Amino acid sequence: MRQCGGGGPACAQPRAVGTRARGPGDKVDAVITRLSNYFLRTLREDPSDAEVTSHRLLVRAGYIRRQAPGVFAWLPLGLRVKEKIERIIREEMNNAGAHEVHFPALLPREPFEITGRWEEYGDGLFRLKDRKGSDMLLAPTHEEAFTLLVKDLYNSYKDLPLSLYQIQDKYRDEARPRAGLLRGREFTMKDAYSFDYTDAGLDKSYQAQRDAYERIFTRLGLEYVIVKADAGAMGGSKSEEFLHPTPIGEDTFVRSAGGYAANVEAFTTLAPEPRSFEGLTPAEVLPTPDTATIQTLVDSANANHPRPDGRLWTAADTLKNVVLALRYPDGTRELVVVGLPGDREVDQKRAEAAFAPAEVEPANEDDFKANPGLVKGYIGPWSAAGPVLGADEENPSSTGIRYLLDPRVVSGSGWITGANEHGHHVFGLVAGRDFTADGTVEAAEVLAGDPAPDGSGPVELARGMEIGHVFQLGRKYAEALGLKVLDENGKLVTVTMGSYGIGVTRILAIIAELNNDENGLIWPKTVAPFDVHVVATGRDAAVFEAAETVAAALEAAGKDVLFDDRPKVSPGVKFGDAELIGVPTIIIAGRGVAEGVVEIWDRRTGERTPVAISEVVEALG
RNA sequence: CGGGGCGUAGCUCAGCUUGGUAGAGCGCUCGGUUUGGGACCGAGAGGUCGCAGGUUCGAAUCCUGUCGCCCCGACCA
Repeated sequence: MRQCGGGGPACAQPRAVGTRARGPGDKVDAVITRLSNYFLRTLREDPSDAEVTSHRLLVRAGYIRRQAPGVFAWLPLGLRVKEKIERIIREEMNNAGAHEVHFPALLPREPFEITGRWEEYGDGLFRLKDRKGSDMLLAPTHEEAFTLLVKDLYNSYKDLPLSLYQIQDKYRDEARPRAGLLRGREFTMKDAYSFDYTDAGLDKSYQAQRDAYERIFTRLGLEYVIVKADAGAMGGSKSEEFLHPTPIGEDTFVRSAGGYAANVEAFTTLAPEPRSFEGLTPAEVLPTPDTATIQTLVDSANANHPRPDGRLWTAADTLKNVVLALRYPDGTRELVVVGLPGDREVDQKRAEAAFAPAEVEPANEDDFKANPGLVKGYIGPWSAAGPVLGADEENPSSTGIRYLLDPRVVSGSGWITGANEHGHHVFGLVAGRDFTADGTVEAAEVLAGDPAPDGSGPVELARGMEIGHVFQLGRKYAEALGLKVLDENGKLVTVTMGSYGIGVTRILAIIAELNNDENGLIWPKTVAPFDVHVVATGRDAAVFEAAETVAAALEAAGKDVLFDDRPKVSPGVKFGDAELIGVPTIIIAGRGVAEGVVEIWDRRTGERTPVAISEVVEALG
């Protein structure tokens, strides 16, 4: 930690605990939480609008209530779990040397205008006007706000490095919110930002956050995979996502046994070596009627134009040329043609990552009408009359459309591809000899078994849910907003930044998703709303007194206790509610009380153990 | 944005085809019985049937429009 001498803003200390005055675990007094007057209503039936398990159970057990699509109110039980998760995050952020702050969700347009995000965010941004007609927004993240805050207060390299964080609600107007808390329009996020004046410093800050994330997810008991992420769109240099592997995840990632892991958008193709043209036969145009699809082309080729070596043609021997339309943020539209092996489709997400910030859509009928040189179903870079796509200065192509190749289409590789003549393909067309391209592009889908780019073996595909993201932003925001400091030599240098996010409410939902059975939730001890749920059964006053004694003793021993003291509620209802709510340890006071005994019920295993009342505190450690 | 489904009591739903004074279970209130797995009896409170037009003597029900919600896809940290 830096020296803190003569006061000033640099000396703000991270707080040991959170900003909230009180949370679970803080022993301000020993008032027992009684279910008889707790704000809770459990539902006997599943809510009809909840599909996924976490959503269903969190609503049914009285943790959250829906307010609008993707927007939820937090009830006392839900708040307690949320605060437990936040506490773990706060502890690790503070350990990593980050200082907690808190920004408003409501922000002015101007800084977002300057960084370009007012436009780039598109419909995903919640925009509103104040009474004077000024544009405001509900922040989707806070890069601009943090950058400007630091610019306001700091101007020397001596103030750096600096890491700030907040735990705060974010707003994104999702096209389709779904799955309860898993994809909401309002969600709680821990977002942190680091400020350095050297690249080495950024690396260090980034690593500190990354390490903290590993500790956080480990403490939360969440399995995670750190994958390379696509950094291009945000203009940054390095980016990794923490994905929780789960079939319901919305991200597809790849990993190899040798340790490579990447989001599919960030996967890079291991290209084969270029080959010599020597010994290759000249290209030949052959009739291939009615072969507008790859499969019909392969069948036709095998039937009518078999390979000289006896092997059958496959889709991988064909070069498929896909016409895409790129739509740029400024409204311009450009056609490109992507050439890729015929056994692969264009992956739209990968294409968009490659062509960012443009959006990608398939070419439409009008595009083909405007470019008669592209013969639908028979598109190729070459024609008898000269290049159609991807020529050089000496040999301009007839269409002038940008032509980009999959990295597998290396120089010296031969292909069957469209001859730009209806009903005809050209066989043995060799890249580098017979046609050229304007470059390569990572737009083809990734298939299981593809080699990892680092040579660590074939990859498998898996689904994951993003729970954290660490990102070296570099100087993009500092540059745009003018965040500079004086360095050791008295020169103004632009600050380099990182941003680091964790989805708090999404994590809560994933934990719920992972920890339940047919009767309800089963919280891990680290995040459970209470440590112990004491149930008094029956109507015998002695039982209620004994239960209260146990509850008070546990409170005094530092446990968070929920006491089901509801009178005139049958044991079946109380047991059902206890299971639904999911506190990991339940204590049942009932007929054993006469012998001085209660039962400790493990929610997860279902095991019930009789324990003397006097030994309950000790038994629970 | 495309496809599908649904809007009736706090919750889950029936009634709509074939128009005739708005229902059930659960929950809630009161009284009583019951109390180790969502017990029961009796008495209650609670709904302009999403909204707006139209047809009709009469509309939850038929017609038109509209709004909203959920699911799948597209999209998306």
